Amino acid sequence: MANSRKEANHLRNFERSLPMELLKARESAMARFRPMLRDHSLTEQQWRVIRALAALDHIDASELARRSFLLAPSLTRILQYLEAEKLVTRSSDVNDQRRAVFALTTKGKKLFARVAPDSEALYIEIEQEFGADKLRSLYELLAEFYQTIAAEDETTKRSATG
Amino acid sequence: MANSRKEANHLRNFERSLPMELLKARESAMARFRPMLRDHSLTEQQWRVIRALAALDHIDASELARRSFLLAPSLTRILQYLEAEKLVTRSSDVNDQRRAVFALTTKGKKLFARVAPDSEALYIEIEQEFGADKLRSLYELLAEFYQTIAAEDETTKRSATG
DNA sequence: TGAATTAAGTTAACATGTTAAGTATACTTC
DNA sequence: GAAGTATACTTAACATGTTAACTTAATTCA
Repeated sequence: MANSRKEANHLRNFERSLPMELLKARESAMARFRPMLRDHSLTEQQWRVIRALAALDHIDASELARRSFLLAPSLTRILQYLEAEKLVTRSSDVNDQRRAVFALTTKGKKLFARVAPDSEALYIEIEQEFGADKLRSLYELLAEFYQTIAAEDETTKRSATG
Repeated sequence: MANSRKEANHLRNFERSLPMELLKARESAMARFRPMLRDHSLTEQQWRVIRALAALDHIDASELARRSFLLAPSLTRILQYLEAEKLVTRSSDVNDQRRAVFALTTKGKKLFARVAPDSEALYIEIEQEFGADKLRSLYELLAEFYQTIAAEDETTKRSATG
């Protein structure tokens, strides 16, 4: 009896996986942001890159990948597009010819200045609807989660060091 | 002074957007699941479809899309692949010829039976590392979040009704 | 210093995400 | 009961995700 009850729990968790719950939460937020970004002819990922560039002025691709949380192949394609649109310029690091360094053009900065307020407005809307306190709790739990899980993953991969 | 302090806060939130934090958390979990799924030659999304089919036996595409949280075009392609691999069969609803109904084949059920324990093992691992209590809190916050945000979105789109 | 190794990006190939348009079937309403 | 509308997919087109292979530049070390 206790056994069948346990198994029922098992199946419940099984159909509602954590990755999917995280995805649903993310999608409910993105459903707000996407139409706004679309009005500016930007994808979510293009906007993440522009936002990172707006914050740092000059960044190499590796740092850009970390800050925009994009894999290298995606970033390569996005930067090629942004270059073609003259939103971004590319140069190469004098001290390390392997590194590509990027910066926003004037056009890119203007675009950022137009999009940023719209983005902020939606952000504040969400904060008000969900509650600032809960939002902070969520941020904290998420940070704790990926610090724990990603870090443990590292440990698993290499075996712990002292 | 107070003004510049507020703006600093503003920018901090701006670079660490909620969608990206949700994505990071999700990725830290998926980094565990993906290699396991790869060993079974499955993508995350294919596994979500198979899992939904294992739970319900016969499902039409619409219900499958809801349960696997996939958009229709993605689901169409995935089902075509799963059919080609003979993991899934397609039939059409007698009462509504528009509807396509799917079910796991014996091969599909066997695959599910092989993958499920591996998936569960990883799930339990994560639960132990992060803590069952925190995990429950996270689930609750996520559910509250998307219920609030997705529901409000609906309201925004159509304007509230009595 | 020169071969081996590592690091930074890019390219390739295939799967999925996203929006819009298309097709066939069911439903509604006059 | 035929025109108009809505529903359930499917297709198309382009962007991104994911893994692996490739290219070039830096680093290591025998």
